[in-house]
Amino acid sequence: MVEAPRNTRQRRAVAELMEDLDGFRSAQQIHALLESRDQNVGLSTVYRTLQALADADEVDALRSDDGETLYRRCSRGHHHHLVCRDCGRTVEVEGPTVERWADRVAEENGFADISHTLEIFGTCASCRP
Amino acid sequence: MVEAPRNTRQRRAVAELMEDLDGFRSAQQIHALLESRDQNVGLSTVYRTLQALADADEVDALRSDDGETLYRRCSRGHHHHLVCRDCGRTVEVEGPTVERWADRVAEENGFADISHTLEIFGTCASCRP
DNA sequence: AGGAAGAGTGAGAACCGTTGTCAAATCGTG
DNA sequence: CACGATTTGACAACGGTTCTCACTCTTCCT
Repeated sequence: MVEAPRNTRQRRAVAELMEDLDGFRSAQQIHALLESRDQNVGLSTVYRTLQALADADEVDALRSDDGETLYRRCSRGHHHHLVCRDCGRTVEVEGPTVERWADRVAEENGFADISHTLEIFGTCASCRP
Repeated sequence: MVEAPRNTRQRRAVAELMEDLDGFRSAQQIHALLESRDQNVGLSTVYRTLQALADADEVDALRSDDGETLYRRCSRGHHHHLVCRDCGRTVEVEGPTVERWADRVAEENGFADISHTLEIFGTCASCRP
């Protein structure tokens, strides 16, 4: 049995903020957003808390093209993302076909302990002329 | 018309090394490998050369989970990778099914100008106990 | 409630991959 | 060969992230 994390003002602030956001944000953006809500939380703590939330599968983390880690509250379970590259709006998608394909390809080549990353980027309807 | 790059010892050394490797390597690993071949090339130059090769589509670049950019000589054309997370050995794979799935999902959600990233990580047969 | 134990916090330093700087070396053309 | 433009490389700078450690706060026990 793992130790439950303590219920601190900082963790509450981060978790509540994540509830209110609906796109991927960097740790630094989240830190800044907390300040603008007069909920000051140290940058280290923001990083630690987001990692903890990601470990607990309460947020998803993905790496942007320029190397930042982005976080977003997401539904549980394995899924992928369709992300608008203009406004950041994100749709969660599932692809059982893809999962099966990935497993089969890996197995055919003698690979085990498979994981995969799959993200789709595009321009959403409201960001198009 | 773009200016052709000069034919320097350093560029030749990097290009030749990439020919001999068959997995994704970080810029720093490539720099170290060059030293072990007595082909000293400055680290800045390694970075610059790899970026140039990637821009020219002569190598593929992808970001590892821990944020490093990894490079590998690859065949042209759209494909994905099955990468061993221990030894870096890489198999190029194609997934017409996945391509179609991604396009359909994007279209259903009103997204256009689609691109996607898909990499599969696992442990290859020879890296398993 | 009071208090001890120890998890959590945060300011700043450290870290690490990567990019920028600029004087010196090199390429290749005239 | 000589010249000008490109390239190189030692080193500094940068940016995101992690570490450190003294101090704070939660929690649990009585």
